[in-house]
Amino acid sequence: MTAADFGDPYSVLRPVRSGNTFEETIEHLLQAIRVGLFPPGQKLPPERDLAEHLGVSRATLREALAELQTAGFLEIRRGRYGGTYILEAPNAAPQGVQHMDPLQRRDVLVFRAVLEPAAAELAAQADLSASAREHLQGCLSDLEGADRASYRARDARFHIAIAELSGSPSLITAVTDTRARVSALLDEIPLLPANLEHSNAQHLAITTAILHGDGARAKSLMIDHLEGTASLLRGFLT
Amino acid sequence: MTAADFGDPYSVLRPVRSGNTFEETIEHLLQAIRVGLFPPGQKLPPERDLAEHLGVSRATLREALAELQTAGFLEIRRGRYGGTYILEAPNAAPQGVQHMDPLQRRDVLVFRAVLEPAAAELAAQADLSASAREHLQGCLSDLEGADRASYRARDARFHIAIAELSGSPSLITAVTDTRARVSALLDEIPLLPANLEHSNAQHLAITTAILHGDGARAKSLMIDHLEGTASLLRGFLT
DNA sequence: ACACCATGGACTGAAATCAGTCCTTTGAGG
DNA sequence: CCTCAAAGGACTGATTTCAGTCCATGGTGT
Repeated sequence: MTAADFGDPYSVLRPVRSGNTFEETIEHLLQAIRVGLFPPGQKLPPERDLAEHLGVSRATLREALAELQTAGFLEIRRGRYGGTYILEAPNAAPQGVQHMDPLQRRDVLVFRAVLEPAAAELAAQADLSASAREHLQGCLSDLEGADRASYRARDARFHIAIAELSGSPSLITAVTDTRARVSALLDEIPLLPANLEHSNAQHLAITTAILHGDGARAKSLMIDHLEGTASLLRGFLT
Repeated sequence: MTAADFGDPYSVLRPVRSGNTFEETIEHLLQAIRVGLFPPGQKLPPERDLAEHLGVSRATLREALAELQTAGFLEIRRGRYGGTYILEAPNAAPQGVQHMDPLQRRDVLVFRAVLEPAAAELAAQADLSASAREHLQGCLSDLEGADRASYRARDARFHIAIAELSGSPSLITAVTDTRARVSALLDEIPLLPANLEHSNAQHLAITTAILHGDGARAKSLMIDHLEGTASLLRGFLT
């Protein structure tokens, strides 16, 4: 354990707001993009819908969108059949990358090691519909066809797809949030072709286990897969 | 799966704000109280501290506190050595108890079955300090000495204590949130002395396993324990 | 008694946020 | 061409939230 005392009331009385609405909206959208939910070329829902779903006024949402456009993530087009289009992630390397501190790193890795194997097991045990199976396989083949630029996002997307099959909204949300944090971590280290191939083999194996309904195997494969990334990270970030 | 399509963008683009600051602040405080973090008789931190930690202005915090006082959860005293004291939870049964819908019920139970066994295992595997051990045992004996009125809160507190030993802030937060939801569920069914005794035996066994560093056992005991509550709930709520 | 001071109580003006309304753009279809 | 409709763009006034400041209360310790 760290500095925090046990029973520290402030671990529950954490911030109600992590910034102003405007900033949180940006973060939210950025997470959705980084995590591969909106592939480049696709467009976001209309502002009015989006604002409603985000629980934010359209004015505030528009400020956030304008900022993201300036930063090069979006292109906004007017007129009928216009909309907010997602662009290729600006290669502009994470500028102010504030290296995540070691405690947070540990937290992310531990937490995802809790969530993702469980998600894989649940997914395998679930009674999957045809569309569910297709969705998973679709995410897998997208990932296999990815280049360096698109790999991280599609990888995240694939892992989230597994959580989606679990059928627990809370789990989906938790996996998504954690994946966004993992991606931030991964951006600090290089993407090696060897690791990439190995990962893809694991992705395939996990998918197969899930589609065969083999929960135990899906879980243990996922544990191995995560351990691979974790040790990679430990190696590069010391 | 349910209505939500796979890859539904709105599962990530969820509300940035779940209400106004004032309401969220009330919810936050109420959760901390219900979950046993602030036992009756104790007082909350000074308003100025609390406001800062919650990331909310003191004005807004005070509105929330005033509301909670009106509702009978708090008593606010002025002067030196004054403060905001927690009262016995108003027996005022959950008034507008909006029975949780079946999908949410399933979600809560699934999610906590993911989190809590993992937390127990991590706790057992961790290198526990003396104060950590004391903390866990303290929560356990508080729980054993609980009466009907205080049982739920102390039960929650005990389960959260286990998560605290895991050393992962994200896991602590997730367990806490989920526990608050479980408590809401449990408030819909009666508290039977027989179940209560059985639960206490399980709590003791789990604690023992954790303190002995037996992760596998702690985990499997926790799974059994949760399954007990889950089937109880399934029985009463049909 | 008295001074102290940590704590809650109250007020003010600025800033953020919202809901509602109306304007502008632009591709599709007739 | 012209019209329509679905999208973004812009404005307004009300409401919420904030940071900062000063006041009031009432145990403690001299």
